[in-house]
Amino acid sequence: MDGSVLFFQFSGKAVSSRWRLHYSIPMAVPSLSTVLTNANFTMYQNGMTDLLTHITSPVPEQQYERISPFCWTRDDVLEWISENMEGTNFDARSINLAWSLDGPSLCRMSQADIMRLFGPQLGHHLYQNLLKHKAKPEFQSLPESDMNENLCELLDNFLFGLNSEMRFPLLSTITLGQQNEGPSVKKEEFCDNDFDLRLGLEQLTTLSDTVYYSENSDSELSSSSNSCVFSGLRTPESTSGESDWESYPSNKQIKTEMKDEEYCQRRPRGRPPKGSRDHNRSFTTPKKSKHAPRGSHLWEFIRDILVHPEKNPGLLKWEDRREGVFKFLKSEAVAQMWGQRKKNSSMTYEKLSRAMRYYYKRNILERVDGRRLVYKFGRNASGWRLSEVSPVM
DNA sequence: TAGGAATTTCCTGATT
DNA sequence: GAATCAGGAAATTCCT
Repeated sequence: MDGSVLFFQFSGKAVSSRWRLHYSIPMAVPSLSTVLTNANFTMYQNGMTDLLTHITSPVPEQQYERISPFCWTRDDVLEWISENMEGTNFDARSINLAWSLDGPSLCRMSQADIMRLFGPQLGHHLYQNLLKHKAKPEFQSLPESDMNENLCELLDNFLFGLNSEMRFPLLSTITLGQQNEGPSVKKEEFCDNDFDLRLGLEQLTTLSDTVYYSENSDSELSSSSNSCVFSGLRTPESTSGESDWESYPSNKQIKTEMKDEEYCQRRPRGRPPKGSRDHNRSFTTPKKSKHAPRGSHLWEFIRDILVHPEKNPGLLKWEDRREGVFKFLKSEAVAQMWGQRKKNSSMTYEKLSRAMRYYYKRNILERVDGRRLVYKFGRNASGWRLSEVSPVM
């Protein structure tokens, strides 16, 4: 599971939990079962849903489409960019610039910012598309009064049910936004390499310090059960018309601002980069991904880009579809995307290609001699053949 | 808890 | 000379 931050967004308020579950409560309050069903569906986005999607939906809806742009992760943003790049001459290398952009940051960007980053044509298109997403009725906020203790408690119970079978902490394990106190999170759960979680918690910390919603009409929310305390989430609407992209704390800043003991004590997977073999240093570097979730190996990542041309913005192409021969068109961009997937910003094509070469031994890939950037799926690779790929409706 | 799997990182040398 | 390829070695986390 891709642990990140859970933002249930309620009229600009957020509840956070350590695992990733982004969902906006629909406007007309909803039956809780609907909320939880959808939340559950979303939560399994990297696991069972992949499987279910393949089985039940020939044209899987993009994950980000079910989520308010304010809650998009970096993956969602990249996915959205990819979807909107079709038919444009957008240079995929720009992903290098945009890879760390998450939903809240994106939403804070002005049209000019977006056009500066993506160029006038694509930038305009993206901005317009973003407005559409933001305007979706299902992403409009609930009246605050609709979000009460009971719902919070029900959510907690729901999480408790999940927790009995899976190791997901309850909202109860995280206490955020206590007045006059910083967020209190069980350390062993907090230090779990969940960078996005830290980001979310840090945001909540900062916000609970600055925009704490305990006064006046919000008191009911913020003082509700100890299970979850709502702290304010600045929405783009609440900011000035100017983009505060610059002022928004960067990931790096957030990392730097974290206290050492709040940071993860684990090393990142893989050999530490040279110059960071000193434990103190390497341990305070908030990397990153752990073991890849099942079904998300590198070769599968590559395969999925190839078999879903609509998701392939000119990064890879088939050289010989029947033989499984393919070529990297934008090798570094693919590496960046893989790094994005693994939450490893230092991924390069050189490293990626080393991992690819390991597949030769396992017959997942075969060598294609004399051709640069060209690989071929081997007999142990599955899911790439036309006969294995379900037709897209 | 040990061992294996799957990378990740670094390195050197060869090739294009 | 830069980019890429090839593969050994070491290191790490996660899974069984």
